[in-house]
Amino acid sequence: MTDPAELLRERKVPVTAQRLAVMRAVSGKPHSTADIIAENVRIQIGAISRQAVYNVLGVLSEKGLIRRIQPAGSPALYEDRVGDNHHHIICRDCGSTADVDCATGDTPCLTACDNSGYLIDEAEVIFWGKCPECRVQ
Amino acid sequence: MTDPAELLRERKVPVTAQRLAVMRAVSGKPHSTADIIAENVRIQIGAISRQAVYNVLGVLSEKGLIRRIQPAGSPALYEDRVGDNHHHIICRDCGSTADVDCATGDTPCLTACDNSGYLIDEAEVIFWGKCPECRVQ
DNA sequence: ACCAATAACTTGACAAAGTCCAGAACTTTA
DNA sequence: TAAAGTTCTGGACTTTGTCAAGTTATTGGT
Repeated sequence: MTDPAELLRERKVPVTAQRLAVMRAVSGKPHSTADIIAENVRIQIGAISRQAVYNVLGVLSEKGLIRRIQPAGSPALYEDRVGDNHHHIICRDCGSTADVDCATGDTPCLTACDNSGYLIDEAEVIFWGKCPECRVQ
Repeated sequence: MTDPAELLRERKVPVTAQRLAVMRAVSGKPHSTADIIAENVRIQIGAISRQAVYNVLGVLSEKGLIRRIQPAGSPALYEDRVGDNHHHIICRDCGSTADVDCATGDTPCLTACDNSGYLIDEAEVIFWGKCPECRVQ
């Protein structure tokens, strides 16, 4: 059921070697940049164009198979953990990224009270700080 | 007391025409990009280099005189509302940005419970949705 | 008020991340 | 298996921002 090819077919997305390899790359190393994913894919299938990487990541994000996060001062990162409402902590020093489940529930803190008439569909939360390793030094 | 030149002197930052003009531009039109700020400054004082705009915005951010926000898929935005802990709502369609005060307090929702050993110093919240104008259409 | 020291500004080249476009290769459906 | 329609490739291009060298302006002491 969690077979990548099956997931694509379920969403009527044609199955290609590039798409499968990108999905594996994202699953294998969450919070990767497009560049890192491209390198990983090249190890898997020999070659891929930059454009294809961006195309695939775009399609997968649209279809809800992966999630894109775009922290300040960093290229976009991709992860395969979707469907839950988790957030991220990013180390200011080394850039390492970790998932966070807020203890207050599965849709934590996501209600803007004075919403200025906006219709909110998503709340994005990024915590900034120091990771355990960088705290030591 | 809120005189821009005075604010700079208080922080031992030399007062220059460029800095004053950038401060006025940010105050006059919050949530502006560096580009828009540069245009505004040119109207005020005739000319400014791109580099100077970035330099000034960097210094002012460092000194806490302005705040930089970097939403996904957009260049950095700058605002002069600092010191409080407000968040932002951004329209997915037109990109318009509004401030949000969360009703739960002045440091709302900012405690990550399972922090994975990270030392958190800031929480950044961005709400995504549709602005009143784009909802109509 | 002036002059030196220091810092800021300008200019141009450069870099990273991502997009656009036209043509070749592939996947799917019939 | 073949046609139709995507997808992938490769290269040029855009946007946003940074680096570095030289010139100009601001400040603090005399």
